[in-house]
Amino acid sequence: MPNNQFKRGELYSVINGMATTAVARRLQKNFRNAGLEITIEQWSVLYHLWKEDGLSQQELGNRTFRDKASITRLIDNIEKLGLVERIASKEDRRVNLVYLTDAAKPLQEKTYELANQTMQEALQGISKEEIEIVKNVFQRVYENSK
Amino acid sequence: MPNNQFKRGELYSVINGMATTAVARRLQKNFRNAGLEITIEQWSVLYHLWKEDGLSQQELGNRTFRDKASITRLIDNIEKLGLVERIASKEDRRVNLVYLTDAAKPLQEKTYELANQTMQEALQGISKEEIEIVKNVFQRVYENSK
DNA sequence: TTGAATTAGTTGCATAACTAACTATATGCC
DNA sequence: GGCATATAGTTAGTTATGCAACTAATTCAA
Repeated sequence: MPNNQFKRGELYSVINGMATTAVARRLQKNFRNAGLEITIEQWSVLYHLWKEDGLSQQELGNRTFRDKASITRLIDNIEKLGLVERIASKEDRRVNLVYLTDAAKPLQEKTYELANQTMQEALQGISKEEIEIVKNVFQRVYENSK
Repeated sequence: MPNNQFKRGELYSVINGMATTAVARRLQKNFRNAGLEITIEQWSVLYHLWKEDGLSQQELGNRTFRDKASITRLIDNIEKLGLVERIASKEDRRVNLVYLTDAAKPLQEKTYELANQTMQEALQGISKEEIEIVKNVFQRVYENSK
């Protein structure tokens, strides 16, 4: 049994999402404690729209690493909350452009603060150099695996 | 808007699971292509049982970073596939011990091979030192966030 | 210019996640 | 011993994920 071959990787905890889900859960909890009704998945979409409003569903899928079916339903739910609306593109009628509503704007600062604080706690005691390495490794792992 | 404070972290892609889900999806695809019917979530449970059979659901939850409700249903599904069985503990009748069946044994070598190969591809061009740093950072992020 | 191939989005189906409320068993303290 | 508390597991309800099959709009090529 090639059990020992696993040793090198031992990134199996990565597959299981150990650290990443711990941070995500913590952030979700902080949202809830602050009375925010959104999920982190919904927030991850809003985050990209705050940076650039009016993205297509396709583009949102690319930026959040989700397939188009997942985006469709995620937008459905965010739309139900009244935070975004779909507007059909004039140039290409297949495309839905997703726009933030006025109701979404007040959320930005509050969620940024919570996310920032959560990340600072998560990254306590970790140097900039280490973070750079992790980011860089992740980028390469992603490229190797997609 | 404290947008710039985000720069330091930029581990937001981590929250979104970019690299980790890419590896997981790839492994899932490799399982499917090899005719294996199990999901990676199910595999992550079997992986721990192959290392140590007869764990309680509680312990499986700890080792795979899942809550007890998730483990309950995951074991339900693995049990339906005939790969494990629950046996009530004699010492503590609240506890279910989870045991691999004979049907699970042939899967071990095949899935280890696929997982090994998938990880090697994912980690191509990444040094042992970098992997050590990532593992170490993850452990600390996890401790900071749990 | 029309018919084939591509692209954006939706829907059906199955699995999985978390929270909260619940049952049953164990423990611990008076 | 007996009651309060804690622990292991299950269930209900909601959200999210991926794949595959589908529709509608667009592009490309003969």
